[in-house]
Formats: sequence, structure tokens, C-alpha cells
Amino acid sequence: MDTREKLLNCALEELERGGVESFSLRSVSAAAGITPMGVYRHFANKEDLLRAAGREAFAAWQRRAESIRATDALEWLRQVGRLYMTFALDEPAHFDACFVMRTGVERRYPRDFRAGKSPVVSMMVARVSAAQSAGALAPGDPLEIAMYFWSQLHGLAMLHRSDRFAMSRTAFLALAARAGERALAGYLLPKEENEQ
Amino acid sequence: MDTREKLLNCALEELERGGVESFSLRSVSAAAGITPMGVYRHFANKEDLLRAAGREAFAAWQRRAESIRATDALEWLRQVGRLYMTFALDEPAHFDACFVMRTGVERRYPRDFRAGKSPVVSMMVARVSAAQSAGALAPGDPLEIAMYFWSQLHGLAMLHRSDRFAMSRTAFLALAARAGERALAGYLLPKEENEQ
DNA sequence: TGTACATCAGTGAACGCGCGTTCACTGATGTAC
DNA sequence: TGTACATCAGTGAACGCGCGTTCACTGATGTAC
Repeated sequence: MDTREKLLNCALEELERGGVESFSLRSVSAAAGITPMGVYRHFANKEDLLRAAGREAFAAWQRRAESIRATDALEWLRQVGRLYMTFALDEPAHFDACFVMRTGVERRYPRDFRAGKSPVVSMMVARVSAAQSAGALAPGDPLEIAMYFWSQLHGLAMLHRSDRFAMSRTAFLALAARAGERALAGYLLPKEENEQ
Repeated sequence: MDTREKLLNCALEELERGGVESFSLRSVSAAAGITPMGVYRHFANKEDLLRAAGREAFAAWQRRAESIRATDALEWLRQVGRLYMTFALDEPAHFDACFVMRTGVERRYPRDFRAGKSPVVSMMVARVSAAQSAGALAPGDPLEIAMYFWSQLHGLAMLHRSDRFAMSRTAFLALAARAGERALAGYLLPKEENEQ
């Protein structure tokens, strides 16, 4: 593992440990076993390192989403939703680096998503479309529906972060699953699978 | 206006100007026209001032929500949703102080809301119930439905903050309105008023 | 009405700290001939 | 095979800065008698 890579890993660990406000060149370089000045050999400055770490975290998230194997479209969406929520709960700083921090490479709705620049969103849209074709989801713009789904889960994750939930992990994830289902399905859908 | 009150106002203005990371006793006290040390006459320390400012912002938000006059339950919910979104867009730091920062007085789902400790949530729940009774919303736990609604809008607001939208204000607010409608209505509802 | 005193909001200098970044450098490694 | 030299990752001391907070204080205001 070269130093640059090690610095990125240590940067992400440091973020997870103390959040962005405790993130300093001194702490990261110490964790990587070099002096603060050594960092400048690999990154222009602190902000550059932070952005690179953010991009790294995002790539890791993308790989995880791509590893979902479910073939059923709706089931794939449920799984990506659950992955999103556990990511938010278990690795809040990486989650922040992906979806809260500004890394300068954000894809923006609707243009960039429409143009297929975000692989994960594109996968979501494809599943929404497929589920619609199969009659499992109501009609409507698949990208907008994907956005409902994403932002619904994102909102729950952020409110959880802000300490607005006094629930077990299991209960919270179940709530998120119901909310996600609702966001996907929409009010046009007369379904009989209302068990949960 | 006494100094304490002035400090709180200046603290909120300072938050709005530069966010929490540029919030310092020096900047706030200068804005209020006293020296940094004067602050200690009114607040124990920086954190105490910040928390107090957060509570102040929250009280202001609450007053705004309480001023909504719509009598129709669904219309009231639409208006509170729009107020929430414009609050997020126009006063991001106050919004953060209310819904992102930890001020130590957060109400937590479901216990505190169930116990009626959050006036705004209680008002929302009452409207959801009323709309259900009137047949305008599908049945289901009104508090959970209110939570779907809130977190849906919150997620959109937070993603907007993270620069994930390239849309006009009008288009974004319209998207949020559709998302909120969907979160409220739920997939059980066979409605004919799908014009929006 | 006048004096003595307590109260208390705000002052101003100074502290120690951690930070990002500068600068000139060292010393190991690889390459040219 | 041996020597001279360029490259370049990492060093270490030092800088200036803004910060929260300490301390002893000042000076205006209100109150007691």
C-alpha cells in the first residue's frame, strides 16, 4: 500500500473517529506514520485531501451497491434501501463524505442523473422502470420516483443522526423499510401485499 | 432589547452568515457591540450560547407553524410542508439550528411525540387524523404517517443543501410538494384528485 | 437631600492551544555513462 | 563494475493566526440610612 493510499484510508478512519471538525493534517499524518509535511507530497492541501477522501468513500459505496445480486427489481430496491440505511447508521462519517459533504463531483438532479452520470441512481431508475413494467409499481417518471425513495431514506437517516429517534436499530430499520416502500409505491397503487 | 437577547439575535445572524464553523465568541460579541468577555456575563460558555441560540431558532419556527390558518386538514399539512421547505432554503442556518444541531432538548420519535411534547408534530398528527376521518387520507398510524411526511421533506431539504439539485426554486418546491403528498397519502389510497 | 456602599455589566490584557502552511533540508533510491 | 548525479519522499523547526477562556479590573447604577 503506497503512502497516498494509506493517507486516504487514515483520513477516512479519522473522519469516522471524530467527524470533520477533528480532521486535521496533523492527526491524519500521525495515523499514517509520517509528519504533517509529508502529506503535501501527495495532496495540495488539507481541502484536497478531504475531497479525495470523500471521492474514495463514494467509490466504496458505489462498489457496495453494485454488489447487490437480487434479480427481482423490487427486491433489489429494498436491498439498496437497507444498505443505504445501515451505511448511514454504521459508518456515519463515510456516509457524510458521500452524501453530505461537498466533494466537488456531486451529480445533480435531474440533469446529471438523466444523463446517466450516477451509476447507482441509474441502477435504481432501471429497477423502478422494470417494476413498473411488471405492474409492481404504479406508473410515473422513474427518476422522480427514485428520488422520492432516496430522499425519503436520506431524511430518516439525517434525522436519526440528529438524535430524533429513540428506537432500537431493528425498529428503526423496519420503519425506514415501510417509508421506502411507500415512497416507491405511490398513491396510485392498489396493492394487496400490505402485510408487514 | 437587553444584551442577552441581542447576543442571541447576533448569534443567529452570525450562524446564517457563516455557518457553525465561523461561529465564535469573538464574532458574535463584536456584532453585539461588546467584548468577547461580556458574553460570559450572560452565558456559561460558547456551547451554552450556541444551544440557547438553537432553542431560540426553534421557538421562532414553532411560532411560524402555529400561525398557519388553513382550516382544511390536508391544506394545513401542505402549508406546513411548504413552510418547512422555504425555511430550509431561505434560512439554512436557522433550519440547521432547529433540525440538525443538537441543542439537548430534541424530542424523539416515537415516545416524546406520542406524549405530545412537540407542539408542531402534535398539530401535524391532529391534521393527519382529521384527514383520515374525512376520508382524505388512508388509514394508518397518524404519527408514523406524519413522520413519513416530515422525513421525506427533510431528506429533500438536506440533499438540496448538499447541492444535489440543479433546479429552479419553483421547480424544487413543486417536487417537494409532490413528494410530500405521496408520503402523506400512502399506497392504500385510491384517489381521484391526482391533478396537483 | 446627601453620602456610603454594594451590585453587576462589561473591559482589556494575557494565557495556552491546535491549526495550516512556509521553508530549507536530508538521505535513500534509481539512472547515466 | 564503479562513480557521479538527479530525483523525490519525507523531515523538522518555525511562522502567524484565531480561538476559548483566565484574571483582575472599572465604572456606572441602584439602594440604605
